[in-house]
Amino acid sequence: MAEYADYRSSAFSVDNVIFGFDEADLKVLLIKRGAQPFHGMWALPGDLVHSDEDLDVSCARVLEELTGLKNVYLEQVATFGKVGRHPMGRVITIAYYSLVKISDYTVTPASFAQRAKWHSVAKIEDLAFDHKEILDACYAKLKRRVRTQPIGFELLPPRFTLTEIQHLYEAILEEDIEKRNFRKKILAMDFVIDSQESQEGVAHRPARLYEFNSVHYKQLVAEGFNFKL
Amino acid sequence: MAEYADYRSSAFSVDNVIFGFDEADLKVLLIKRGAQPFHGMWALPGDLVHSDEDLDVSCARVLEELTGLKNVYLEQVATFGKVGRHPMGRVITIAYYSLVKISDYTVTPASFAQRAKWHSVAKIEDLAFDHKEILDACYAKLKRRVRTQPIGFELLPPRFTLTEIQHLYEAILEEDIEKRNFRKKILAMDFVIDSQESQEGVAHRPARLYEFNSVHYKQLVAEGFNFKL
DNA sequence: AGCACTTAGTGTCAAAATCACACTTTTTTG
DNA sequence: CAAAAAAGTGTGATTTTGACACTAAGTGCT
Repeated sequence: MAEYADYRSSAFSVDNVIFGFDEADLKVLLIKRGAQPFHGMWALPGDLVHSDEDLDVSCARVLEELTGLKNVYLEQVATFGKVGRHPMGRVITIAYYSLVKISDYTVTPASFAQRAKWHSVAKIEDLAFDHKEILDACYAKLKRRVRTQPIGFELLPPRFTLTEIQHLYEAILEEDIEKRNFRKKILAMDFVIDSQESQEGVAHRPARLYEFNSVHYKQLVAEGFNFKL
Repeated sequence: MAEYADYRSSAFSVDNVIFGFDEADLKVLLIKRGAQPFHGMWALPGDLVHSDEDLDVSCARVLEELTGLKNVYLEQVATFGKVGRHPMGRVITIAYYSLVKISDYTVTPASFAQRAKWHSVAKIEDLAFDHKEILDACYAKLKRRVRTQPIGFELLPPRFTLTEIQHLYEAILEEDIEKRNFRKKILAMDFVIDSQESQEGVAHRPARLYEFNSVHYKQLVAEGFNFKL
């Protein structure tokens, strides 16, 4: 390893853009920094990667320590490595986003989790380090992904109405979608199963509840399909 | 930096998948390794990132040292960081691909450039380290990109015929394209300008030569358009 | 000069996907 | 039982895609 000696004063971290959806808005889980630099500012949850740890494992660990959640949808987006991006030295960071069902989330006992809070993506102005740039990149990737792969279901409870999916897509894409055409497309893809049950306790015609058809989904992914919303 | 002490026995590198097109095949520029590990095997050109160097600068440097080319289309694809991926220690690598006009390439005097050679992408079987996996990821991304952004022009000479673009797309996508429909689409996008000149010295009807309309392209990219081949 | 050959480039039409909008249905609430 | 509210459906005009046959413009051979 002698040839690597010059490069040892560097480190790498992961940062995780954790998306959630609360029936109206697309949210991101941020942590208020308790130390310098950027003390008091909101930042993405992240950590240095342990030397014996794969990158995605590291990212899943950050997520689990913060939220207690395991087996969450996780996707690497990009690596940010500008020389001056970290005031304490050369630190490059590998950015991931993950999709969680916000209803599953409860504050864990970990001390830093007390400082975590969901923020509406649309309203976030600036963040510590280059985290706003990282958030923007992850959000852009999510927007693209959601049009070509049915990952939106990761953000919804196990049962949902078609209107709920539509609102989710509208929140992510920041545009209105025509109801009739949206329903035709969603149903035509066969990713949802009619649960044969309906909503209860709503002051209007109750909507049919659907479930995500993960068997059919996995089969199609394996064949290399095209979702195209 | 005290808190980072444990993580210093690690390094990061860039690896560059350099694509070129030679009027029939999609190619990649590989280097035959002259040292252990993987001595004698083909590998992607890459290097450790200097401590005062941005990631994309590092990648452009690797490319220039090898080919002499500057201002080349470059895109970050993903970061590979499995614990055991490098036999000499923990090295994560940021993978990029770049697109070069193969006719511009001439072997540079740099010693390692003597060991470089273009290989048909379709025929590559295995490479040093996890480079085959990296190549596959970059090629997959190129395939996706080429359908949504007119980056194919980066691989062609300044003037080209419509048939040449079609062959390029067929090589990248590994599928036949119907001539009539391809032409309608390409022309409808307005990314090419009719140069008013034609091929010469071919034993058949000479084809019209076109040029890439980079002004119109940049304008549309700025507006956030959709190419969709 | 004329005909065969080769690739460039065009016309056209059926089928499928997209889009827009109005309509009907089922429930609760007052 | 009527009004409100959201669920859910029918339909047709428009656009896009896809397939295929055709015409055009050169070279080269006889």
